[in-house]
Amino acid sequence: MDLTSPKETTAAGLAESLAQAIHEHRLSPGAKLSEDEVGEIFGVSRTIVRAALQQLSHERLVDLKRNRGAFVAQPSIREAREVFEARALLEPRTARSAALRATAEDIAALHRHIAEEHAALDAGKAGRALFLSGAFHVEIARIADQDTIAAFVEQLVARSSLIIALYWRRRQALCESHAHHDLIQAIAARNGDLAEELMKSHLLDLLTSLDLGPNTAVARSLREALAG
Amino acid sequence: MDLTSPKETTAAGLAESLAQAIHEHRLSPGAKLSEDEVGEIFGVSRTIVRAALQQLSHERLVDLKRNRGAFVAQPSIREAREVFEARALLEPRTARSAALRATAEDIAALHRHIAEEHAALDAGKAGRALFLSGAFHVEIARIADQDTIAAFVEQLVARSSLIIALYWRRRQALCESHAHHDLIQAIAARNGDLAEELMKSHLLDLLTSLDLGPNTAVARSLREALAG
DNA sequence: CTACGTCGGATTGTATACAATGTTGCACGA
DNA sequence: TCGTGCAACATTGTATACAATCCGACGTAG
Repeated sequence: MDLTSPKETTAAGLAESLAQAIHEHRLSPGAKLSEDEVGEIFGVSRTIVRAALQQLSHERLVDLKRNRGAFVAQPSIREAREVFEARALLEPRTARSAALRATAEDIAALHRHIAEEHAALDAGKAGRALFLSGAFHVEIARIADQDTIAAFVEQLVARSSLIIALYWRRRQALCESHAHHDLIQAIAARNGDLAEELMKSHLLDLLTSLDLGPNTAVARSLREALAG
Repeated sequence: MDLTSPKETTAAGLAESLAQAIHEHRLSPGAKLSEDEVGEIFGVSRTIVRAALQQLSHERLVDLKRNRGAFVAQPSIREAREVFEARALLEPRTARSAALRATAEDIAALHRHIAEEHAALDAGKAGRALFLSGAFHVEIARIADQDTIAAFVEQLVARSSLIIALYWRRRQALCESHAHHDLIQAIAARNGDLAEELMKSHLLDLLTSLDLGPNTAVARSLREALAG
């Protein structure tokens, strides 16, 4: 799999490039994406930029406000909960399927993902590590041979990255390095029950490590209301 | 809820209008959607049409082939299975949540859906009945207060309509009038277990009433290969 | 000093013109 | 007669020009 930057002269490539930047926290929630500015940076016309922004809008990564422009999305607390609800429905059962279908090559690919993630962390590139951590989840759906679910998971993972940017509680705690390793072992052992259970608790851990309590909820929603 | 035709001068409205036509089987899988033609019909420029077609492409309702144009999607057998796999993961648990949260008004809305569906059937508008039948599923996700999942279900239901158009086995069998009625009763009784179980078996019934066997699979995939 | 209305700049929404690509039909040759 | 190559046509891809809308600054009145 090629994890380098995509070619950015086409609408889809530009969208992927922007999505990656958002996913890696190089673009913060609420950041404005001016059509002229983006177009000049990538050397393409506004037509291409608009198509890319529309695509990202469908993926809920950018918020398209009529006559006002495109902004990196700021998921609400409610939306954050919904995203993890959806992930909790999709991913555990999919991990079970992956465990039952994984080939040796699949497991090797998962190990490569982890290695890349650790390398990025050691290099101080936390954003890239987060992106690779998300790609791990998508890869599991691909191993399960479920492209439709994989597409959903890909979107939910990207949105989760925005949620983490907004509501992550403890910054020093590294992003669960154990969970993915345990998951690989369960999958390699073809243990569907364990893989499903591990994925479920992994997602629950992720959710509970977020600051979605009612107190901060009102505070943030107030800020959102004032910020318009 | 307003189930009439949306305004078709904006990209989103046009996309919804086209999606409804696809969902109601007024546009068949494989039909070409020429930009000029669609634009002339709705009295808008190609710019708007292109945006609408892009949106439908993201929802997997149209297939956008570069330099060749937009065509109503023709889901493969594999994709058909994947769509129902995803629905099986999302909808039963969501039906349970809906049963636990439904208000009297929600249940009344569901009854109105059924009534409209029967009225459409009696009027001989089978396509519209199918559309309303799908809207019933989306409504359940809305009652469960899960907009994110509802958006996924909406897409999956629309794709299911294409799958039905391609692979429906017995034409005379009416689209499961009992299942939805039983579901309402379970939801009205706040019986989450029953609602989840009914939804699961309802989806299974739907899947098994399709012609996705390996025999027809090769035949259809051959036709697809030849049709390019 | 504050509140309101108006004007100017900037940004997006839409339409259209031009370029690039794919298709189709015909002519030519084997 | 069948297959191939070319050429004209039709359709989509992209860029740009113009229109519509929004935001902010300035000035004035209370």
